[in-house]
Amino acid sequence: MPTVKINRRLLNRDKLEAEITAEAVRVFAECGYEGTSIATVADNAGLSKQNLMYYFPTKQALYQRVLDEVLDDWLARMESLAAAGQDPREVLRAYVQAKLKFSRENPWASRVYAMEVISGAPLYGGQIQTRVVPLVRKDIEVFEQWISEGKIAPVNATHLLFAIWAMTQSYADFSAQMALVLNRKQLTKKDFDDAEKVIVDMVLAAISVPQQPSGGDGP
Amino acid sequence: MPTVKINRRLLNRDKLEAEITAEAVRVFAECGYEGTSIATVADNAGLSKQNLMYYFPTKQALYQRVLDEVLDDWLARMESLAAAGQDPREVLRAYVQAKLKFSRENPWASRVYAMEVISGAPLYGGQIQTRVVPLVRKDIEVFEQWISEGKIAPVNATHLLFAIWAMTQSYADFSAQMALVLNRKQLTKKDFDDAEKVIVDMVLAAISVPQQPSGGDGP
DNA sequence: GTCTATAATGGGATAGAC
DNA sequence: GTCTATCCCATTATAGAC
Repeated sequence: MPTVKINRRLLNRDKLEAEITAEAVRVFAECGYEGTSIATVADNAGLSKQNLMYYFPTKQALYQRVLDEVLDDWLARMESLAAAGQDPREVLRAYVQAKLKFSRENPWASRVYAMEVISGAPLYGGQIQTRVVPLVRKDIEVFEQWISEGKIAPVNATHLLFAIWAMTQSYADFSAQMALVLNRKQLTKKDFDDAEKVIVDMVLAAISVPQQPSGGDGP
Repeated sequence: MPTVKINRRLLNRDKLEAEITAEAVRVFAECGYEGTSIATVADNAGLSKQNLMYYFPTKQALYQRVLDEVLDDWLARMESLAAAGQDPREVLRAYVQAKLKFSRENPWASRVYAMEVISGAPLYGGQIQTRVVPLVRKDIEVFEQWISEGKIAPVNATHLLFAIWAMTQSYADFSAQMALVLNRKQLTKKDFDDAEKVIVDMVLAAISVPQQPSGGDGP
């Protein structure tokens, strides 16, 4: 049965490519695009450089595949806010939790994406434009819907979302510095739980207060 | 007068080195450490590669000098919180403003530093340990002093500070993505003002609420 | 699909004249 | 301090045998 053979081969190919990209994510995150040599990735994945280039003809192809998988993975876990209808407070709590979970479980993915954006997204700006921006806009619309329904306070939805992203993603991107401050080798589950409490409280406070005045305070 | 000549030469040298590092910050931020060629930096600064290497014998020396200047600049603008004694609300407002100002006026500095940290701070971890961490710890102590005096709500000071950092720094580091969402070429002054309002309100809400419950909500 | 070999390029760094 | 010339190495990518 040639069909079976072909299928098995294809399965093996997929599996091997997955192993390669899994290593590539880590190396790209730690060394940057230019700092990553495909020989290092190949070594970590347990095959020769030339063999890797059979599966990924160029370094850019490997990099873009890595970014694609990072984005796929992230989008798959981040449908929460769009699927609204529930209590905004619970939706936002779940959203923060999901983002923090991603930062904890997939720090390299977050870092590769972050480095690409920090560099100005020279290679991935198009994908961000077509795949990320529409989703963000949809999330912002959810916020504004809540506001118009009087369910949450009239905050600036765009910047609130930016704030949530920044706070949660930083636990992947800047964990090295955080670990130095906290005097440990790496962040623990408890650190993420503490972070979750602080962030959730801040976000809920932001949408709860009817109209927090930006100047002056009470007697 | 040889003394004058020497002084003038030293001044010129300082000025030239400043021009070199000013260009280097931008290139390192856009291309990463490995992605940056000293030839490119030299070109942008208007001198030859070999001439640049007269002032900075190695690429690493140039990079570390860039990071040193970034950190010097940042520390110089960030004494605000430590010099406390005032109303916590005003101190925190000024702190957020100062951090956002730095992000707006010096985005490349922020990005170079961010990329180094994201990569795990392989070359600058020591300096972060000795120069940044003590300052952060001091800021955290200020928070905890406020808490013990009953001036602010009992929040987790460490993670609140992480949150403030993340929110403010992201307007430098992730401005490319934000600009795509906001559909502009780059962030405007108004965007930073909007951001300031949202962030300040969130931070003040976080320290104002006596004890924000992390579950359930009022009637 | 995997291997050996090899092109071809770019970039960090050095030597030495002026 | 600035220039020309050059070395040396790492790395991407290709060619071709098996």
